[in-house]
Amino acid sequence: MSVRNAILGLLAHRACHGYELHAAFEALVGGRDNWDVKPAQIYTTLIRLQESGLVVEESIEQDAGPEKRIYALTPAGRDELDIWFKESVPSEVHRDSFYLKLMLSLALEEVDSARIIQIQRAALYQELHRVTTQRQCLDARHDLARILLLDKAIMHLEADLRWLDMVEARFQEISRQPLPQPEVRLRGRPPKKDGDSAREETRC
Amino acid sequence: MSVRNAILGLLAHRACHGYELHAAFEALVGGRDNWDVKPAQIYTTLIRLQESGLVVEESIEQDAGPEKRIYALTPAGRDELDIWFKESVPSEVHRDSFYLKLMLSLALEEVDSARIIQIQRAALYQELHRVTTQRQCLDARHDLARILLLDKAIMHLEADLRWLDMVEARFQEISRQPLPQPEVRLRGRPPKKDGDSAREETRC
DNA sequence: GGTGCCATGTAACGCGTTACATGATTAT
DNA sequence: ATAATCATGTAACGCGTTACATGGCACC
Repeated sequence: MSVRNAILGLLAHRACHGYELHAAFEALVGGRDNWDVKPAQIYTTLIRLQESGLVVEESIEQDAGPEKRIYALTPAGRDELDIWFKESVPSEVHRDSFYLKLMLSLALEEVDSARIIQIQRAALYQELHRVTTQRQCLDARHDLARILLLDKAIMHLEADLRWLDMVEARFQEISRQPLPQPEVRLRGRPPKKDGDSAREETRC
Repeated sequence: MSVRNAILGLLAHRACHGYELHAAFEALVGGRDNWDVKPAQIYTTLIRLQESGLVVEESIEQDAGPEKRIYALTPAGRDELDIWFKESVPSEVHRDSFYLKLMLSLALEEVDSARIIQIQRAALYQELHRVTTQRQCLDARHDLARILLLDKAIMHLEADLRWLDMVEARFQEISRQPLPQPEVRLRGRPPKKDGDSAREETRC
Protein backbone atom coordinates (compact mmCIF):
# COMPACT_ATOMS: atom_id res chain seq x y z
CA MET A 1 0.00 0.00 0.00
CA SER A 2 2.68 2.49 0.93
CA VAL A 3 4.71 1.90 -2.18
CA ARG A 4 1.67 2.10 -4.35
CA ASN A 5 0.75 5.49 -2.97
CA ALA A 6 4.31 6.69 -3.05
CA ILE A 7 4.44 5.90 -6.74
CA LEU A 8 1.29 7.89 -7.31
CA GLY A 9 2.82 10.77 -5.39
CA LEU A 10 6.04 10.69 -7.33
CA LEU A 11 4.20 10.52 -10.64
CA ALA A 12 2.12 13.53 -9.60
CA HIS A 13 5.39 15.40 -9.51
CA ARG A 14 6.28 14.29 -12.98
CA ALA A 15 6.00 11.31 -15.28
CA CYS A 16 8.76 8.78 -14.79
CA HIS A 17 9.87 5.37 -15.80
CA GLY A 18 10.32 2.55 -13.33
CA TYR A 19 13.98 3.00 -12.75
CA GLU A 20 13.56 6.64 -11.86
CA LEU A 21 10.75 5.81 -9.48
CA HIS A 22 12.95 3.29 -7.75
CA ALA A 23 15.77 5.79 -7.40
CA ALA A 24 13.39 8.52 -6.24
CA PHE A 25 11.90 6.24 -3.62
CA GLU A 26 15.31 5.35 -2.29
CA ALA A 27 16.22 9.00 -2.13
CA LEU A 28 13.02 9.70 -0.26
CA VAL A 29 13.62 7.15 2.49
CA GLY A 30 17.35 7.62 2.60
CA GLY A 31 18.73 4.42 1.24
CA ARG A 32 18.33 0.70 1.52
CA ASP A 33 19.11 0.64 5.22
CA ASN A 34 15.85 2.32 6.03
CA TRP A 35 13.54 0.80 3.47
CA ASP A 36 14.77 -1.57 0.87
CA VAL A 37 12.42 -1.48 -2.10
CA LYS A 38 13.18 -3.99 -4.79
CA PRO A 39 12.86 -2.99 -8.43
CA ALA A 40 10.58 -5.96 -8.92
CA GLN A 41 8.05 -4.37 -6.61
CA ILE A 42 8.11 -1.11 -8.49
CA TYR A 43 7.50 -2.77 -11.83
CA THR A 44 4.78 -5.12 -10.64
CA THR A 45 3.07 -2.30 -8.79
CA LEU A 46 3.16 -0.19 -11.93
CA ILE A 47 1.45 -3.00 -13.82
CA ARG A 48 -1.26 -3.24 -11.18
CA LEU A 49 -1.72 0.53 -11.18
CA GLN A 50 -2.01 0.44 -14.93
CA GLU A 51 -4.61 -2.31 -14.78
CA SER A 52 -6.57 -0.21 -12.29
CA GLY A 53 -6.38 2.76 -14.64
CA LEU A 54 -4.55 4.97 -12.17
CA VAL A 55 -1.50 5.20 -14.36
CA VAL A 56 -0.85 5.05 -18.08
CA GLU A 57 2.13 4.11 -20.15
CA GLU A 58 2.64 7.39 -21.89
CA SER A 59 5.31 6.55 -24.38
CA ILE A 60 8.28 4.35 -24.91
CA GLU A 61 11.50 6.16 -25.46
CA GLN A 62 13.98 4.19 -27.43
CA ASP A 63 16.56 6.74 -28.47
CA ALA A 64 19.97 5.28 -28.22
CA GLY A 65 19.58 3.05 -25.26
CA PRO A 66 17.34 0.51 -23.55
CA GLU A 67 13.66 1.11 -23.89
CA LYS A 68 12.05 3.32 -21.27
CA ARG A 69 8.38 3.09 -20.53
CA ILE A 70 7.23 6.46 -19.27
CA TYR A 71 4.33 6.26 -16.84
CA ALA A 72 2.02 9.13 -16.04
CA LEU A 73 -0.77 9.69 -13.58
CA THR A 74 -4.35 9.56 -14.88
CA PRO A 75 -7.12 11.72 -13.42
CA ALA A 76 -8.36 8.64 -11.56
CA GLY A 77 -4.87 8.20 -10.16
CA ARG A 78 -4.79 11.80 -9.07
CA ASP A 79 -8.10 11.27 -7.30
CA GLU A 80 -6.72 8.28 -5.43
CA LEU A 81 -3.74 10.31 -4.37
CA ASP A 82 -5.93 13.14 -3.12
CA ILE A 83 -7.97 10.67 -1.12
CA TRP A 84 -4.80 9.32 0.42
CA PHE A 85 -3.79 12.83 1.41
CA LYS A 86 -7.20 13.50 2.84
CA GLU A 87 -7.33 10.53 5.22
CA SER A 88 -5.06 9.58 8.08
CA VAL A 89 -2.79 6.61 7.76
CA PRO A 90 -4.11 3.77 9.91
CA SER A 91 -1.96 3.55 13.01
CA GLU A 92 0.00 0.37 12.45
CA VAL A 93 -2.38 -1.72 14.47
CA HIS A 94 -0.69 -3.60 17.24
CA ARG A 95 0.16 -6.77 15.46
CA ASP A 96 2.95 -7.37 17.80
CA SER A 97 5.03 -10.44 17.08
CA PHE A 98 7.02 -10.08 20.24
CA TYR A 99 3.98 -9.94 22.44
CA LEU A 100 2.76 -13.19 20.92
CA LYS A 101 6.11 -14.77 21.46
CA LEU A 102 6.25 -13.69 25.06
CA MET A 103 2.74 -14.93 25.82
CA LEU A 104 3.40 -18.25 24.15
CA SER A 105 6.62 -18.61 26.11
CA LEU A 106 4.60 -18.19 29.30
CA ALA A 107 2.17 -20.87 28.24
CA LEU A 108 5.00 -23.30 27.54
CA GLU A 109 6.74 -24.08 30.81
CA GLU A 110 9.83 -25.41 29.08
CA VAL A 111 10.62 -21.98 27.62
CA ASP A 112 12.33 -19.29 29.68
CA SER A 113 10.45 -16.04 29.22
CA ALA A 114 13.09 -14.02 31.03
CA ARG A 115 15.50 -15.16 28.38
CA ILE A 116 13.11 -14.10 25.64
CA ILE A 117 12.97 -10.62 27.09
CA GLN A 118 16.72 -10.47 27.46
CA ILE A 119 17.30 -11.44 23.83
CA GLN A 120 14.83 -8.86 22.62
CA ARG A 121 16.31 -6.14 24.73
CA ALA A 122 19.77 -6.81 23.36
CA ALA A 123 18.47 -6.62 19.80
CA LEU A 124 16.65 -3.37 20.52
CA TYR A 125 19.75 -1.78 22.01
CA GLN A 126 21.79 -2.85 19.04
CA GLU A 127 19.29 -1.40 16.61
CA LEU A 128 19.03 1.78 18.67
CA HIS A 129 22.77 2.16 18.51
CA ARG A 130 22.78 1.61 14.77
CA VAL A 131 20.11 4.21 14.15
CA THR A 132 21.53 6.74 16.59
CA THR A 133 24.92 6.51 14.97
CA GLN A 134 23.43 6.89 11.54
CA ARG A 135 21.52 9.91 12.71
CA GLN A 136 24.53 11.68 14.10
CA CYS A 137 26.22 11.53 10.73
CA LEU A 138 23.57 13.67 9.09
CA ASP A 139 23.57 17.39 8.62
CA ALA A 140 20.67 19.10 10.33
CA ARG A 141 20.21 21.55 7.52
CA HIS A 142 20.55 19.38 4.49
CA ASP A 143 19.16 16.08 5.75
CA LEU A 144 16.27 17.24 7.89
CA ALA A 145 13.88 14.72 6.42
CA ARG A 146 16.13 11.77 7.05
CA ILE A 147 16.79 12.98 10.57
CA LEU A 148 13.09 13.13 11.28
CA LEU A 149 12.65 9.59 10.02
CA LEU A 150 15.46 8.32 12.20
CA ASP A 151 14.14 10.25 15.18
CA LYS A 152 10.87 8.46 14.83
CA ALA A 153 12.62 5.13 14.73
CA ILE A 154 14.61 6.08 17.81
CA MET A 155 11.52 7.12 19.71
CA HIS A 156 9.85 3.84 18.92
CA LEU A 157 12.87 1.81 19.93
CA GLU A 158 13.05 3.70 23.20
CA ALA A 159 9.39 3.04 23.80
CA ASP A 160 9.96 -0.65 23.17
CA LEU A 161 12.81 -0.71 25.67
CA ARG A 162 10.79 1.09 28.31
CA TRP A 163 7.98 -1.34 27.71
CA LEU A 164 10.30 -4.28 28.21
CA ASP A 165 11.39 -2.83 31.53
CA MET A 166 7.78 -2.42 32.51
CA VAL A 167 6.99 -6.00 31.60
CA GLU A 168 9.84 -7.29 33.69
CA ALA A 169 8.83 -5.17 36.62
CA ARG A 170 5.27 -6.44 36.45
CA PHE A 171 6.41 -10.01 36.22
CA GLN A 172 8.60 -9.60 39.26
CA GLU A 173 5.80 -7.98 41.26
CA ILE A 174 3.79 -11.13 40.96
CA SER A 175 6.70 -13.50 40.70
CA ARG A 176 5.38 -16.15 43.12
CA GLN A 177 1.70 -15.77 42.36
CA PRO A 178 0.68 -17.89 39.35
CA LEU A 179 0.85 -15.85 36.20
CA PRO A 180 -2.42 -15.22 34.45
CA GLN A 181 -1.63 -17.86 31.89
CA PRO A 182 -3.00 -17.04 28.49
CA GLU A 183 -3.70 -20.71 28.19
CA VAL A 184 -5.29 -22.21 25.17
CA ARG A 185 -8.79 -21.63 26.27
CA LEU A 186 -11.75 -21.74 24.03
CA ARG A 187 -14.84 -19.63 24.24
CA GLY A 188 -12.48 -16.97 25.54
CA ARG A 189 -14.76 -14.05 25.03
CA PRO A 190 -18.45 -13.69 25.67
CA PRO A 191 -20.63 -13.83 22.57
CA LYS A 192 -20.56 -10.55 20.74
CA LYS A 193 -23.76 -8.70 21.09
CA ASP A 194 -25.28 -6.99 18.12
CA GLY A 195 -24.72 -3.39 17.18
CA ASP A 196 -21.26 -3.06 18.57
CA SER A 197 -19.60 -1.00 15.91
CA ALA A 198 -16.08 0.18 16.53
CA ARG A 199 -17.35 3.34 18.13
CA GLU A 200 -18.60 2.18 21.49
CA GLU A 201 -15.33 2.76 23.22
CA THR A 202 -16.46 3.84 26.60
CA ARG A 203 -18.34 0.67 27.37
CA CYS A 204 -16.42 -2.21 28.90
CA MET B 1 5.00 -14.86 9.87
CA SER B 2 3.57 -14.05 13.29
CA VAL B 3 0.50 -16.17 12.81
CA ARG B 4 2.54 -19.03 11.51
CA ASN B 5 4.74 -19.03 14.57
CA ALA B 6 1.83 -18.51 16.90
CA ILE B 7 0.20 -21.62 15.49
CA LEU B 8 3.36 -23.59 16.10
CA GLY B 9 3.42 -22.28 19.66
CA LEU B 10 -0.18 -23.16 20.31
CA LEU B 11 0.25 -26.64 18.87
CA ALA B 12 3.27 -27.15 21.11
CA HIS B 13 0.86 -26.73 23.97
CA ARG B 14 -1.45 -29.33 22.56
CA ALA B 15 -2.79 -30.63 19.29
CA CYS B 16 -5.77 -28.68 18.02
CA HIS B 17 -8.01 -28.26 15.07
CA GLY B 18 -8.27 -25.05 13.13
CA TYR B 19 -11.25 -23.67 14.91
CA GLU B 20 -9.60 -24.06 18.29
CA LEU B 21 -6.46 -22.38 17.02
CA HIS B 22 -8.48 -19.46 15.81
CA ALA B 23 -10.24 -19.13 19.15
CA ALA B 24 -6.98 -19.51 21.06
CA PHE B 25 -5.32 -16.85 18.98
CA GLU B 26 -8.15 -14.44 19.61
CA ALA B 27 -7.96 -15.15 23.31
CA LEU B 28 -4.23 -14.50 23.22
CA VAL B 29 -4.47 -11.07 21.63
CA GLY B 30 -7.66 -10.10 23.36
CA GLY B 31 -10.23 -9.99 20.64
CA ARG B 32 -10.73 -8.75 17.14
CA ASP B 33 -10.18 -5.13 18.11
CA ASN B 34 -6.52 -5.77 18.67
CA TRP B 35 -5.74 -8.28 15.99
CA ASP B 36 -8.39 -9.62 13.70
CA VAL B 37 -7.29 -13.00 12.38
CA LYS B 38 -9.56 -14.50 9.80
CA PRO B 39 -10.29 -18.22 9.87
CA ALA B 40 -9.17 -18.38 6.27
CA GLN B 41 -5.68 -17.43 7.33
CA ILE B 42 -5.54 -20.12 9.97
CA TYR B 43 -6.60 -22.83 7.56
CA THR B 44 -4.35 -21.78 4.71
CA THR B 45 -1.42 -21.39 7.08
CA LEU B 46 -2.07 -24.88 8.42
CA ILE B 47 -1.92 -26.22 4.88
CA ARG B 48 1.39 -24.48 4.26
CA LEU B 49 2.78 -25.73 7.55
CA GLN B 50 1.70 -29.23 6.63
CA GLU B 51 3.37 -28.96 3.23
CA SER B 52 6.55 -27.84 4.97
CA GLY B 53 6.34 -30.82 7.28
CA LEU B 54 6.12 -28.73 10.44
CA VAL B 55 2.67 -29.98 11.28
CA VAL B 56 0.74 -33.19 10.63
CA GLU B 57 -2.91 -33.99 10.39
CA GLU B 58 -3.12 -36.41 13.23
CA SER B 59 -6.63 -37.71 12.91
CA ILE B 60 -10.07 -36.73 11.83
CA GLU B 61 -12.67 -36.85 14.51
CA GLN B 62 -16.10 -37.38 13.19
CA ASP B 63 -18.13 -38.35 16.27
CA ALA B 64 -21.48 -36.72 16.17
CA GLY B 65 -20.67 -33.47 14.48
CA PRO B 66 -18.76 -31.83 11.67
CA GLU B 67 -15.39 -33.32 10.89
CA LYS B 68 -12.46 -32.05 12.89
CA ARG B 69 -8.95 -32.31 11.56
CA ILE B 70 -6.58 -32.49 14.49
CA TYR B 71 -3.18 -31.00 13.76
CA ALA B 72 -0.05 -31.75 15.76
CA LEU B 73 3.48 -30.41 15.80
CA THR B 74 6.18 -32.53 14.18
CA PRO B 75 9.76 -32.60 15.50
CA ALA B 76 10.72 -30.31 12.62
CA GLY B 77 7.96 -27.96 13.71
CA ARG B 78 9.22 -28.00 17.25
CA ASP B 79 12.69 -27.13 15.96
CA GLU B 80 11.32 -24.16 14.07
CA LEU B 81 9.55 -22.99 17.18
CA ASP B 82 12.69 -23.27 19.27
CA ILE B 83 14.58 -21.27 16.68
CA TRP B 84 11.91 -18.59 16.85
CA PHE B 85 12.28 -18.45 20.61
CA LYS B 86 16.03 -18.27 20.33
CA GLU B 87 16.20 -15.25 18.03
CA SER B 88 14.92 -11.74 18.50
CA VAL B 89 11.98 -10.51 16.51
CA PRO B 90 13.16 -8.03 13.88
CA SER B 91 12.26 -4.55 15.04
CA GLU B 92 9.46 -3.58 12.70
CA VAL B 93 11.72 -1.72 10.34
CA HIS B 94 10.70 1.81 9.78
CA ARG B 95 8.45 1.41 6.81
CA ASP B 96 6.62 4.45 7.73
CA SER B 97 3.67 5.28 5.51
CA PHE B 98 3.05 8.59 7.16
CA TYR B 99 6.60 9.74 6.66
CA LEU B 100 6.29 9.01 2.96
CA LYS B 101 3.05 10.88 2.81
CA LEU B 102 4.47 13.90 4.56
CA MET B 103 7.55 14.02 2.34
CA LEU B 104 5.49 13.67 -0.79
CA SER B 105 3.19 16.43 0.40
CA LEU B 106 6.23 18.68 0.71
CA ALA B 107 7.30 17.88 -2.80
CA LEU B 108 3.88 18.73 -4.18
CA GLU B 109 3.23 22.41 -3.64
CA GLU B 110 -0.50 22.02 -4.11
CA VAL B 111 -0.78 19.89 -0.99
CA ASP B 112 -0.88 21.42 2.48
CA SER B 113 1.52 19.52 4.71
CA ALA B 114 0.32 21.27 7.84
CA ARG B 115 -3.08 19.82 7.12
CA ILE B 116 -1.60 16.36 6.69
CA ILE B 117 -0.03 16.60 10.12
CA GLN B 118 -3.21 17.89 11.66
CA ILE B 119 -5.27 15.01 10.24
CA GLN B 120 -2.79 12.47 11.46
CA ARG B 121 -2.66 13.95 14.93
CA ALA B 122 -6.41 13.84 15.24
CA ALA B 123 -6.45 10.18 14.25
CA LEU B 124 -3.69 9.38 16.73
CA TYR B 125 -5.53 11.08 19.56
CA GLN B 126 -8.68 9.24 18.71
CA GLU B 127 -6.90 5.91 18.68
CA LEU B 128 -5.11 6.77 21.90
CA HIS B 129 -8.42 7.49 23.52
CA ARG B 130 -9.88 4.24 22.28
CA VAL B 131 -7.00 2.18 23.59
CA THR B 132 -6.76 4.03 26.89
CA THR B 133 -10.43 3.52 27.55
CA GLN B 134 -10.19 -0.13 26.67
CA ARG B 135 -7.24 -0.49 29.02
CA GLN B 136 -9.03 1.07 31.95
CA CYS B 137 -11.76 -1.52 31.73
CA LEU B 138 -9.38 -4.37 32.42
CA ASP B 139 -8.58 -5.94 35.73
CA ALA B 140 -4.91 -5.65 36.64
CA ARG B 141 -4.81 -9.12 38.14
CA HIS B 142 -6.75 -11.14 35.65
CA ASP B 143 -5.94 -9.36 32.40
CA LEU B 144 -2.29 -8.53 32.91
CA ALA B 145 -1.33 -9.74 29.45
CA ARG B 146 -3.90 -7.65 27.66
CA ILE B 147 -2.94 -4.62 29.73
CA LEU B 148 0.67 -5.01 28.72
CA LEU B 149 -0.32 -5.20 25.08
CA LEU B 150 -2.41 -2.08 25.34
CA ASP B 151 0.32 -0.29 27.26
CA LYS B 152 2.67 -0.95 24.41
CA ALA B 153 0.18 0.44 21.94
CA ILE B 154 -0.29 3.50 24.13
CA MET B 155 3.43 4.11 24.39
CA HIS B 156 3.79 3.92 20.65
CA LEU B 157 0.90 6.26 20.04
CA GLU B 158 2.37 8.73 22.48
CA ALA B 159 5.69 8.50 20.72
CA ASP B 160 3.98 9.20 17.42
CA LEU B 161 2.28 12.25 18.86
CA ARG B 162 5.49 13.60 20.34
CA TRP B 163 7.15 13.02 17.00
CA LEU B 164 4.46 15.00 15.22
CA ASP B 165 5.02 17.88 17.61
CA MET B 166 8.70 17.70 16.89
CA VAL B 167 8.15 17.74 13.17
CA GLU B 168 5.98 20.81 13.40
CA ALA B 169 8.50 22.58 15.58
CA ARG B 170 11.29 21.85 13.14
CA PHE B 171 9.23 23.05 10.23
CA GLN B 172 8.44 26.30 12.01
CA GLU B 173 12.07 26.86 12.92
CA ILE B 174 12.94 27.01 9.27
CA SER B 175 9.62 28.30 8.04
CA ARG B 176 10.99 31.01 5.77
CA GLN B 177 14.11 29.22 4.66
CA PRO B 178 13.38 26.89 1.73
CA LEU B 179 12.63 23.42 3.00
CA PRO B 180 15.13 20.75 2.07
CA GLN B 181 12.78 19.42 -0.52
CA PRO B 182 13.06 15.69 -0.96
CA GLU B 183 12.55 16.35 -4.61
CA VAL B 184 12.47 13.63 -7.13
CA ARG B 185 16.13 13.49 -7.64
CA LEU B 186 17.92 10.62 -9.26
CA ARG B 187 21.31 9.29 -8.42
CA GLY B 188 20.44 10.26 -4.87
CA ARG B 189 23.15 8.32 -3.11
CA PRO B 190 26.77 7.85 -4.03
CA PRO B 191 27.60 4.45 -5.47
CA LYS B 192 27.85 1.86 -2.72
CA LYS B 193 31.40 0.84 -2.08
CA ASP B 194 32.23 -2.79 -1.62
CA GLY B 195 32.42 -4.55 1.70
CA ASP B 196 29.86 -2.50 3.48
CA SER B 197 28.02 -5.18 5.36
CA ALA B 198 25.35 -4.10 7.81
CA ARG B 199 27.93 -3.91 10.57
CA GLU B 200 29.87 -0.79 9.76
CA GLU B 201 27.66 1.51 11.72
CA THR B 202 30.10 4.03 12.99
CA ARG B 203 31.19 5.18 9.59
CA CYS B 204 29.24 7.93 7.87
C1' DG C 1 37.47 -6.95 -21.85
C1' DG C 2 35.51 -6.43 -17.38
C1' DT C 3 32.83 -3.65 -13.99
C1' DG C 4 29.13 -0.91 -12.99
C1' DC C 5 25.37 1.66 -14.02
C1' DC C 6 20.90 2.07 -16.73
C1' DA C 7 16.67 -0.28 -17.59
C1' DT C 8 13.38 -3.91 -17.80
C1' DG C 9 11.20 -7.62 -16.57
C1' DT C 10 9.27 -12.91 -15.17
C1' DA C 11 8.26 -16.79 -11.95
C1' DA C 12 7.35 -18.52 -7.80
C1' DC C 13 6.37 -18.11 -3.29
C1' DG C 14 4.67 -16.27 1.53
C1' DC C 15 1.50 -13.80 4.07
C1' DG C 16 -2.73 -11.62 4.52
C1' DT C 17 -7.54 -10.10 3.06
C1' DT C 18 -12.31 -10.41 1.14
C1' DA C 19 -15.87 -12.82 -0.35
C1' DC C 20 -18.22 -16.88 -0.85
C1' DA C 21 -19.84 -21.50 0.37
C1' DT C 22 -21.22 -25.63 3.04
C1' DG C 23 -23.18 -28.17 6.69
C1' DA C 24 -23.94 -29.89 11.45
C1' DT C 25 -25.33 -29.04 16.37
C1' DT C 26 -27.47 -26.37 20.06
C1' DA C 27 -30.30 -22.97 22.23
C1' DT C 28 -34.42 -19.85 22.09
C1' DA D 1 -38.16 -22.13 12.84
C1' DT D 2 -34.22 -19.51 13.10
C1' DA D 3 -30.26 -17.85 15.02
C1' DA D 4 -25.90 -18.63 16.92
C1' DT D 5 -22.08 -21.38 17.35
C1' DC D 6 -19.06 -25.07 15.70
C1' DA D 7 -16.25 -26.38 11.86
C1' DT D 8 -14.20 -26.33 7.36
C1' DG D 9 -12.80 -24.75 3.43
C1' DT D 10 -11.96 -22.41 -1.84
C1' DA D 11 -10.91 -18.58 -5.12
C1' DA D 12 -9.10 -14.49 -6.16
C1' DC D 13 -6.56 -10.73 -5.20
C1' DG D 14 -2.91 -7.33 -3.12
C1' DC D 15 1.47 -6.57 -1.43
C1' DG D 16 6.01 -7.91 -0.79
C1' DT D 17 10.25 -10.96 -1.38
C1' DT D 18 13.83 -13.85 -3.71
C1' DA D 19 15.88 -15.38 -7.47
C1' DC D 20 16.76 -15.26 -12.08
C1' DA D 21 17.32 -13.18 -16.67
C1' DT D 22 18.30 -9.92 -20.43
C1' DG D 23 20.59 -6.31 -22.73
C1' DG D 24 22.81 -1.59 -23.86
C1' DC D 25 26.04 1.93 -22.58
C1' DA D 26 30.19 4.09 -20.52
C1' DC D 27 34.58 4.05 -18.55
C1' DC D 28 39.02 2.38 -17.34
